[in-house]
Amino acid sequence: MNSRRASAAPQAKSAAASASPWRARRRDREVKREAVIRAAARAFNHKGYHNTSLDDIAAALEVTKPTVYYYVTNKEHLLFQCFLAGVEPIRAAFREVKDRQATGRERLSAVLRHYGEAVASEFGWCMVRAEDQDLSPAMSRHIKALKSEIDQGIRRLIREGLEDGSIGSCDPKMTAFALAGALNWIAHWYREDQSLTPAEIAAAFVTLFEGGLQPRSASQAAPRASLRRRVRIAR
Amino acid sequence: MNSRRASAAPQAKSAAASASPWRARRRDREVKREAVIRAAARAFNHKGYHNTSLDDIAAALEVTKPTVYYYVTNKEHLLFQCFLAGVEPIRAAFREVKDRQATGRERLSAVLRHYGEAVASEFGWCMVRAEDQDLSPAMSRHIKALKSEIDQGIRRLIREGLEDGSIGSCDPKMTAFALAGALNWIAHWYREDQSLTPAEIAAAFVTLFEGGLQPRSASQAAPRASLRRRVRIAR
DNA sequence: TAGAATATCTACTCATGAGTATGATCGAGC
DNA sequence: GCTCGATCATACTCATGAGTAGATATTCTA
Repeated sequence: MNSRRASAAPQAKSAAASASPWRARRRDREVKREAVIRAAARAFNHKGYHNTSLDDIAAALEVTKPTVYYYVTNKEHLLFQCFLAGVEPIRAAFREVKDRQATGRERLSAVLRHYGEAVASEFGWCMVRAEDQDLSPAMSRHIKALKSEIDQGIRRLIREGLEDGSIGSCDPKMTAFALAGALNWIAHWYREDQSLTPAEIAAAFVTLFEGGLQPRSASQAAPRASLRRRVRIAR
Repeated sequence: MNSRRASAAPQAKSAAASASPWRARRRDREVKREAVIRAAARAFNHKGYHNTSLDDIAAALEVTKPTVYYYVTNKEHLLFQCFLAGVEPIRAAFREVKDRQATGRERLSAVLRHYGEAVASEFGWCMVRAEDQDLSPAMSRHIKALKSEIDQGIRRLIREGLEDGSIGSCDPKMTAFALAGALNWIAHWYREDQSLTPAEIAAAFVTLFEGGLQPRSASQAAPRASLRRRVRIAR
């Protein structure tokens, strides 16, 4: 009860003190604000949004609730910030591939790799699970818009792949749903099973998306008869 | 305020009254219990578990909260029942394909089709989103066990497909995660976008899983150069 | 038709958690 | 040393919602 504020924030006010103390203060504040967001993300990851109280978050930072409120306006705002932190890398991925000279499929795969890594990141859960039901109409609209932007971006890359022949015939909408869904779902199991790095997972997924389950070429149409066991006379 | 209990349950006590009234009562009770579960599922679908109060559920049934508690023990039990109702068709799908003489991939695809339809069903959301964090340790264990059973079932079918040559080289674990994830995610968007039936969605997904994005055969390695636009001199 | 189940309601308790009013403290500049 | 603004804590308010106690209605049985 008396060991509080042991390490609320690194408080690294070392070098670069040349600027006005005002500036330093402001930076300090920003650093702490981000620490609050990050702590919230971790707590949401661990216990879920609704099972996390602001007291929990405060406790994790070794401060009290009013201190948290000093940096963020309310709980849903906190979730919203986590969401933004989560989607930003994905939007960056889209921007990045825009300038790339490659087929639609290649650019799509690049985006999906970043997407997968983002979902497995610290903010992945919040991004994937930020629900309109938990947010005010205004924020809900904002989040929906961002989600839609990403969805449309994926569909566009798919269409471009269809046009340049790098992607085989498919429905862009359903395909986008399937790809994004598989990646989003990573947030559900990655906490428990961290046997692979986010990059490895993303790579494995993209490989599957590209090639599908069917064996390429060769033995495709003729499964080795010797292994066709399981004939079971059950009925 | 005085029009309550308009239609709490069909109350079909018509024929088959031959049995003892005891039996009739019991059936009645069971019917109503299922109506409660169903109402809960609908409410959870619509507003999410945490944003749904038992008063909401009661109101939807045009009864009061104690009446709901007369049929179920508590809120988490309600979620658990919804979960069970959601997974049962999937377990049935596994049982069904067990007796089927087909390649691993064919059996896997059959299961995935049922899986997709189950996720798009009334209980899909509850099944997919029942979180351990919201449940007591005992129920959490139970749900985890069922989820694991399904996961292992998918992996097994994948391994069998690998063995009989109907599935190309892949990591069963990651592949199972990707497939299940894509399908689970249907629950997130199906409420808003019902332009396709669950069966159509499942079919589209399975087609994608099987074939992948790359075009089969033919023009695969050589995208039509004429369409390779987008050379953009941005950097 | 009395009485026993069965089914439902009214009117609570109680805990939790979001958000706040108010005051203490601390560091910087004068 | 004093003041002022930034920061943080104590100690609340207040609404919501899970779950219950006990009364009441309804239906079946004897």
